Amino acid sequence: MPSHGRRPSIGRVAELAGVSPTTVSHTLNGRRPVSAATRKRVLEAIELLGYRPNALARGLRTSRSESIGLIIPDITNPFYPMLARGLQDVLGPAGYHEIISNTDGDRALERSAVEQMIVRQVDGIAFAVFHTHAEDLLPAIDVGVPVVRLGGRLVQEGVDLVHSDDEGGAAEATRYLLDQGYDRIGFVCGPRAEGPAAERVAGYLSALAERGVAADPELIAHTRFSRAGGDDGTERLLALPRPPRAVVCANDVMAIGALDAARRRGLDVPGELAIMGFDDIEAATLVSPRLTTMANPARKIGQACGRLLLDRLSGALTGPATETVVPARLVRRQSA
Amino acid sequence: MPSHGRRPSIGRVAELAGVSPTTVSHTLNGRRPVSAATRKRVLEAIELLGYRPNALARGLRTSRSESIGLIIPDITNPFYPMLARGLQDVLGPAGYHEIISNTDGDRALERSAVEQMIVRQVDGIAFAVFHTHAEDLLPAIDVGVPVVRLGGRLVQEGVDLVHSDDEGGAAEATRYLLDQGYDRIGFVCGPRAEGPAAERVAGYLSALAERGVAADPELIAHTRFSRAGGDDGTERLLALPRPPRAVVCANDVMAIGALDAARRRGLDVPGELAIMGFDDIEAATLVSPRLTTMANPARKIGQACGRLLLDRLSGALTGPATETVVPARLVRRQSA
DNA sequence: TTGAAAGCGCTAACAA
DNA sequence: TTGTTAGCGCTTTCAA
Repeated sequence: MPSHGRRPSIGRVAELAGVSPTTVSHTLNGRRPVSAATRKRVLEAIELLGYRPNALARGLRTSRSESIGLIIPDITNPFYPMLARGLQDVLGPAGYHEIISNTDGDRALERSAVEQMIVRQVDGIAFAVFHTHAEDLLPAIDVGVPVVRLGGRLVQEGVDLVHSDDEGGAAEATRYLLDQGYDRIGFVCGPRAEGPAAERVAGYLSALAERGVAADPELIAHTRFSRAGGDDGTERLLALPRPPRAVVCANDVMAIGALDAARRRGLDVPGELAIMGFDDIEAATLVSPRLTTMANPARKIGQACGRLLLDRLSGALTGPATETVVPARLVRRQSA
Repeated sequence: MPSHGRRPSIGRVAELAGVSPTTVSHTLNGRRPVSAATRKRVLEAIELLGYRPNALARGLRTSRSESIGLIIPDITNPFYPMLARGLQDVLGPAGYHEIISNTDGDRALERSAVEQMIVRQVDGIAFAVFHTHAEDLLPAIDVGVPVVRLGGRLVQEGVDLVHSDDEGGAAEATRYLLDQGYDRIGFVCGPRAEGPAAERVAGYLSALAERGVAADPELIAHTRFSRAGGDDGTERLLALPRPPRAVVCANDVMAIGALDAARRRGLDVPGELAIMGFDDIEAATLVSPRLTTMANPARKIGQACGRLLLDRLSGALTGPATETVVPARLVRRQSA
């Protein structure tokens, strides 16, 4: 084990092994042949000194940092850790590390996060914020850093897009209910159908249309994106003269609220009211009955993003921005 | 907006502003006075060129990367995002970024993560893995990188320790039940009381002792750390000739299992059986009745870790390793 | 199969 | 108040 003082440099290794720094460099990253004898001496010297390369120096020289920036609202929201993991699934083995920046959805923070990533010379950026204006990404594009936007629907020049199939997923959920003979199906939606929720209503509507079931506007309850909101919205639907016997909710948290409403009314789920959620959060398996839901493929989205970034970095993918849609998956449990 | 080609360097800014690179450097990080007129010219040049400093070059020169490494088992486990956020709460404003490495608890991965962090020249490491051997951190200590271990109880030379007060928290939970008149209180524990669970049983026992209540070994159910485990353990307790009327569980997931057991037996919670959890996971508010539990202060732990790191880095703190215990907080809800 | 030399972009003595 | 110079540790021509 090495002593103290400054960490040993490639030069000291070279010295000890009696070769040039060039040779040490090459035995380390094999860009040119090194004789077995030399390699052995170098490796021994490395071992002896406890030498480790300096990624900063290497990055400065090669102008690649082998790190990618992940800009998200809040790592505390369970969707994002999954995303991060997916990214790491593909980027990790390729030698990249992730630098994560939380913005709390604050526009100023988002912009400064992009700046920071450029300063830190990241090789790519994964940007997972819904409500940003396209121009916030311009600095990165300008500098030539590949950017992938996660979620949202904003198509932007120079920015690849990856998102889940919210519309298709909601359609599938609705079809699943339709297939079981329900014909009056409610939808518990957010205040104004913003973001993914808009797509999800669209999917609900299209599934209905596709099966020739008339959509009844009364059956769409606008409410808050929360457990209490899901409760209220469901309550309102249930109070209708001709209440639905099945509801699909814009997300799992609202579906858990729907469960509350059913319980309060003494309704058996799914016997008297079938409930479907969306996202498949951890709590979906923790409530009773367990939630039947559409899994929001966060990890898969992260993986797709990683692959995209890798392809851009290697030059395997060039040309205009692409759009990747990752399907949501039906998870049958007990509530529907 | 700048054109293309290589990103502008400090030299190009200097050129354009008609000053030396040194002056540009100093107007940027204010280590020495710069005349107002000069500063203005420099700033204009920066603006004009769209100049951004290169963190790699700076880091190489100063041998500080302004980043810290966070090594955890799995960012997908909700405890760790909270930790990460807490770290960022204090490190972010100080200009540090986090590099996160997931190890899945794999020893080889943990070791290589430490190596990677050193290679990337992180200024500090937060290491949140229970079952590692002390020697895995030696490379970092050897190189002089401050390391803080999160969780666990392993006191190690050169490694500051921050963990939650599992023992005190469990004692408080038990006391809370005792105060409500329960005298036969069960404890639903893990297989062999390993990790934090060991401390939690100890807290349970000490609260009992403190109040002069005899501990009945029958009332400690050893089972798996899972929802099903919590269900089984509680079931076993309930099947006793003199069953407890209150149980504290080693964690919330198990407490949710205890809820299952109560529901199956038609027991009112908390009327006929009071249930306490530990951790305050998100799902604790999602089940019915909502879980009364001890909040595991992940974010506070992260913050404490950040402060420690900052103090070590600034030299405000020197000397032997410290131990910081962060108290758990009682969260009264419905289940007890 | 190997080396010498230059330079990535920055900061910090030292000097003026 | 400002500039000159050297060098952080590495990779990469170019040359042998």
